[in-house]
Amino acid sequence: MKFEAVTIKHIAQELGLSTSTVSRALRDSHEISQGTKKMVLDHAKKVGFKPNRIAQSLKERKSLSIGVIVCEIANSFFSQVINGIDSVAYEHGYNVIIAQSMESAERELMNLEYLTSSSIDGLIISVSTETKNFSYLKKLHERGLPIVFVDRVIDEIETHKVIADNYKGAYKATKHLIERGYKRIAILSNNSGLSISQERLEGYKAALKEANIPFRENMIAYCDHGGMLYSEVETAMKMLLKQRVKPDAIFAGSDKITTGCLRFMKHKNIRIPQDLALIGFSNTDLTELLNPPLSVIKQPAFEMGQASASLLLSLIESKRPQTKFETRSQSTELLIRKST
Amino acid sequence: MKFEAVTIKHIAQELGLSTSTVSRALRDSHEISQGTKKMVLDHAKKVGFKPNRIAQSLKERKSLSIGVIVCEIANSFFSQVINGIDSVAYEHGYNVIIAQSMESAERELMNLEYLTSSSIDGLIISVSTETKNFSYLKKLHERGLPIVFVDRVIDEIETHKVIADNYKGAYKATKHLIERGYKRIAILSNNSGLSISQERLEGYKAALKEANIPFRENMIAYCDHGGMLYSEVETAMKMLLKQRVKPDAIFAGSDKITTGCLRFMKHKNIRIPQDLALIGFSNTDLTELLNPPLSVIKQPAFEMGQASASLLLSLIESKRPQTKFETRSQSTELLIRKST
DNA sequence: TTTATTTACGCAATCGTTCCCGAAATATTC
DNA sequence: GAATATTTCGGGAACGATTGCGTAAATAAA
Repeated sequence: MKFEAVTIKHIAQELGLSTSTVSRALRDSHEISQGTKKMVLDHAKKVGFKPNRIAQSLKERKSLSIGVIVCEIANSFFSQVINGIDSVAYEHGYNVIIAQSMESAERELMNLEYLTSSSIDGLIISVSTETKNFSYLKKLHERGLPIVFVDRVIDEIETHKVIADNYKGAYKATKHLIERGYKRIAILSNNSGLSISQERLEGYKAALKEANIPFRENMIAYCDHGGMLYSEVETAMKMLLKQRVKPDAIFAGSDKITTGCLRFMKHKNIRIPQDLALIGFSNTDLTELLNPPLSVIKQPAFEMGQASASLLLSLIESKRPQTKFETRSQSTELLIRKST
Repeated sequence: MKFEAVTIKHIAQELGLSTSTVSRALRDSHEISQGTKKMVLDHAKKVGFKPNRIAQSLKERKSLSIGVIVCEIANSFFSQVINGIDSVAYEHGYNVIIAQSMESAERELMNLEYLTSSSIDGLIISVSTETKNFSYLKKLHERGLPIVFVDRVIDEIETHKVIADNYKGAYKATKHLIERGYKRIAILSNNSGLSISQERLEGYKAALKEANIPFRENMIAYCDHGGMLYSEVETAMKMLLKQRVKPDAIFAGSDKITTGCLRFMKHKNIRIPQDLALIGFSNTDLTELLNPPLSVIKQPAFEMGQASASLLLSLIESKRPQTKFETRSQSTELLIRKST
């Protein structure tokens, strides 16, 4: 099935001009007379000429499209981030090509190879929980591919980064729990290798320290796939609850972990917050409708997407190689409801 | 910023061959000797050669990318659909370019123009609630652009369509309400122009008729933007509740309407299901964690995405223009919980 | 040994645009 | 009126990969 498009060559032929003249007229070059310009423009509109972006891309050596790799589209946080990316990309005439790693380093690598072979002009990535080896990413970056990290960043690669203020968010959440009188606050963290996990853990520790509550190693459990599998939340929770000193509050480190945790507690008929309080990072807009309405730390996902896209575009469109990079940290919002 | 890629020309030069030989060797042509093939392949691997997809696209006159237009990415149903599309597209080496209409016909048209000018090979679209005029879409289709409709279809355009069994889903939900003893079942529908709304309304009516319950016009209210704005759910609900014979159950016609409705009932302290029962189409995985756990009709969103992508690819890759089109109707799932 | 056939490769055109040159045609200057 | 400058346009070479066609050399058949 094809779909014959009208090209510059057709216009040139029908108007008795050369392709170069038509091209220049369409691009409003100063070296074309007003009369010819008008003639070309009118004719182009009449026949519905649309420049072939592929040919333009080949000629200009850029594809006007950016790649996005996230762990999962169907995750409220990331779908909001994508929404933000989309909004600024479209404004600038860029396509957004999305790929999902599903928290697998292998799939992430495949996506990376795939996207780069699709000639993307730049990449926005939130690395998978499994990603330990980022040499391929680093090589791409060194070869000149503009990259912006969002949410889950890699320190070893120097480029723009957009994150939520994870430290402060975790700090605020933990402090809130402490203020509510909880003493044995457990943290259900995402994969320990992730930047966000480390930052959130630090915020958690800082709040504890400030309240003179000792940090206990047995009050921390990890969900290596960010709660993508319910089973990992389940085993982590079981582990936490079989301690001799049981936690009286849970601080969950990601969207899926938070809801997974809630799911677990419902299954086990654990009363919230009487038996166990729950707060966590989450971006679903359903939290106030849950049972109980969940206290959460909400990240400015849409804005983070916008920020990463505009940073990426500035990287792509800058003439000279950039050396000054910024890390944009956007503040989180603590929403206190009934679960704490 | 650029990013120098190694081309066939480089390989040819370094190996003292012509570009045609290299190209043929890479494509495993029979007219290249084993020795040369091996030499080229080895060298290509060594220098990390990746064919330039843009050049290939220009030559082959296809972009290996498909466009997707949905109302909103950050909607659980559509994000799952996209997930499904993504999974089969990637398997076949196609890029997926996503655009959001935000339920605006104007934005939908812009996206349409944008995507077609990006030379997509095909389109998967779920039309916006506002879309009344689909002449542009029709023109594209007539000019040969392969199109597949998903979820929200347009009868006037003959092509493959993938839908959920909306009639049966609505029928099952309504019947379930009737069996539970509800008599005055209201329907909170999506925009009346949408195919899904009409199908669901029919299913609702059929169940009523079967139970000899008369259909009343005042038991139906519309949310013209599918519940994207909470305010429209609010006014629709208020309208329903100020009838002299108030409804005792609500059947909601979309994801956002369902949760919007729940939100409204919570705000108004309406007890569910004692004062008013609630069931609706929804695809969030949080429904069982809501208060109360929501009875829902769930659509096979991921599978619908997969089906539409494979139908589209068959359209794209078929040599001759297709004339036989199918409408795939996938069955919904009724999940009964506490809200009914 | 001569002719026919195969094998293995290069040349050049092509996809649709853009842009560097050069060259008429017209305008300006002395 | 000759020399120079300006305006306006066409020719043609890219961009990177693919492919029809042509043709040496190598092999097979006569």
